[in-house]
Amino acid sequence: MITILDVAKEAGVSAATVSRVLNNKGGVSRITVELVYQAVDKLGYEPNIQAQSLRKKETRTILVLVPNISNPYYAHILSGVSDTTRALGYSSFICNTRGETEQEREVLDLLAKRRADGAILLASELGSNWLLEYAEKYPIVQCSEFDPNIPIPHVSIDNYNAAREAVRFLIQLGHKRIGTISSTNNYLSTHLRLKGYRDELAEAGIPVMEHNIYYADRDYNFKSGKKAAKAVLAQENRPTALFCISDVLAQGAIVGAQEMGFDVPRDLAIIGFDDVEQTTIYHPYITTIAQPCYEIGKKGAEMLCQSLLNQQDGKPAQSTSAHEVILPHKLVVRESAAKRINLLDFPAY
Amino acid sequence: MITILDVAKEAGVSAATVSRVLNNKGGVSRITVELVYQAVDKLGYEPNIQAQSLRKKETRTILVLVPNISNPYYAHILSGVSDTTRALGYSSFICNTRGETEQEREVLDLLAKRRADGAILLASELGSNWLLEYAEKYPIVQCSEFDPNIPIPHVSIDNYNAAREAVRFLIQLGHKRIGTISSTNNYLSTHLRLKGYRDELAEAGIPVMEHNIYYADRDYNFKSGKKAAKAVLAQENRPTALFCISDVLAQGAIVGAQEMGFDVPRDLAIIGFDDVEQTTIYHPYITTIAQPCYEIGKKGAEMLCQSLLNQQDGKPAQSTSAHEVILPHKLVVRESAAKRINLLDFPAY
DNA sequence: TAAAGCGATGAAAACGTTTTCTAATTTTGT
DNA sequence: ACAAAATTAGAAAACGTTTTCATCGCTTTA
Repeated sequence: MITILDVAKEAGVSAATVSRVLNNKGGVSRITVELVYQAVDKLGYEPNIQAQSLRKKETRTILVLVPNISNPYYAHILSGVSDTTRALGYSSFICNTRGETEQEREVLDLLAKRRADGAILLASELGSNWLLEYAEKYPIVQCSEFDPNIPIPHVSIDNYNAAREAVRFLIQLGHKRIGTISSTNNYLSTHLRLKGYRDELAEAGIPVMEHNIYYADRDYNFKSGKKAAKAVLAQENRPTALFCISDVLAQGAIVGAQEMGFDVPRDLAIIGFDDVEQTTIYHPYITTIAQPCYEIGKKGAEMLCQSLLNQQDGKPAQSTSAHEVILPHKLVVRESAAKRINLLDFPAY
Repeated sequence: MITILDVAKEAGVSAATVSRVLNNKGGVSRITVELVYQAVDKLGYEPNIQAQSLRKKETRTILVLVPNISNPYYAHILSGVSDTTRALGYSSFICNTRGETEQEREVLDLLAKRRADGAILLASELGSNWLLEYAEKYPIVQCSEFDPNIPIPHVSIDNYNAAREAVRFLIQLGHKRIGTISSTNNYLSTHLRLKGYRDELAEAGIPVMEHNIYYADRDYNFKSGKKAAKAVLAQENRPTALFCISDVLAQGAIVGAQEMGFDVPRDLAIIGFDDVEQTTIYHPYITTIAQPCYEIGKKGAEMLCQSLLNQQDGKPAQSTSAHEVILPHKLVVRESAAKRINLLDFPAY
């Protein structure tokens, strides 16, 4: 292995000078700089990052914890994160934690072990107070999911109002019996979307029917949506519209409804959430609330790197000062729920 | 920060002894071991990984280069890789390279900078001889894609025979005019699948019609498949079956065919490749060649870690000895191409 | 003309481990 | 009871950097 001493010897200078040149510290004469670069090129020297980190007390690496790397929603956020950290001079160490607290802790312990300078968490359930232990000591940012009772900086969307908008849209379409497919998971977003659903109905003077609320498994998938729709639609007073808390659930619900002989959106309007792939494959294309995934990741990375840079400059860390960023969502109307359906088609009206 | 010296002082021993205890080196009395552990617990000591790596000259980390983390095919291989490295005591540093050579090199340079001990590449195009530069110096394993002319250990499936099987199945179904949707990308798998298609037709005495071969863009998607199907089916002597080199292309082809008024599989049989999600959402469920993605990743990780462990024990590195592992694929017959279609329905017969 | 200032450089310390070498003590064998 | 061997543990070197401090030779200033 070529070390800085080999380079120093080749260039006829000291290691200190080589280091100064390579780190653009200045205070080195033009001619020496040239000599050093020549030696570096000639020997093909690459600095040892371990040694650098050890001495500089920083790794320029951040941890990214993602519960499920195969989920395209997370994958998009991940893209935003890794592009941005790269641009800011940091590497991102992506860790697939499967949502298991044990693995999450194990990864976060890498902060204490000094393998990384900070961490971005892509999802953590409500009530994970243990996170604070880490956030108090190290810079941490949460993307998309967070716990409002735990003061950790985060970036997300306004899930509550997004849900209200979605439901409002269904109401404006003329629907009165509106169901929802939620989940038993413990994410804040899930709770807020359900609350938004309830509140919007209430405000419109429509009573909330508990039998129109279906709770899919924690780790729901396409099949969960299908099952949910079949359960909800089999009821006497079946809903004419369904607000699903994710696109996969919506996709499943559409297929489930179709298999029962319903036409979407004529017999049943369906609206999803996320707008991440697979919404425009088969007709009806899915009407949904679009989240700015890439930007969520980007913003999160910016916040974290900013805080690291400040800390480095000796400024206050303010890691736990609960900085909150809310990015705009957007209702995108496609086919699974859209205007101009003729409600007279429904015998109930 | 708590260092090993703090622990040593607390336990009333030397740093060397603490190190010995923590690394299970033996040669330390029962009582001292106990003292050390107590001190570690009391102070909450976590060893500094940078310092360890620097001294031990190993990082216990491997690089994983993936061109597109959002692609579920890669995501599954990734799962296999990261589960396995974890089990073997290594961390995996996942890097999204977007398939850009420049980024790939930048990441692989981390090997020279000693941030990682080896690398797994999930895809690299044919003719990337520059890779050998790295493979000669560091342990590298390729998963799924590789270049047969470059002696780097790899794990893959038998793409050639898998393609032949797929086409043979279509022939057995009675099809004579069989097209394929390939791609202009430069992956070995793409070439082999096309060659398998040609050879199987030839062996069956069916002339290969060049106008029945469609080349989708390098980074094809669902829409490419749709476009491809529409182009191929618009021809005079349209094929009655289509072999697609991936499931997304097959999915697109199905929708394209349907939009043109064809029924799949009655009017057109379609077979895909990979069997990774989205093959069983809408009917017709997609008939495809299933790849053991998770196992590919697992095997690749095992090979790499094994080679690292050997190297560590001073055994020959044999990094470039072109170890090759071929895992079994499987034809899974679903609906988009299946027996018992009545060929008399086709006016051409 | 001496003092001060400045630019360029090197020696050495520091970062936090692991490992080698050596020494002290205990155990074992005869 | 004594030499040899084994066990336990510490001091110090090593890993490859960066950074502090000191030095040296110049130029500038009064």
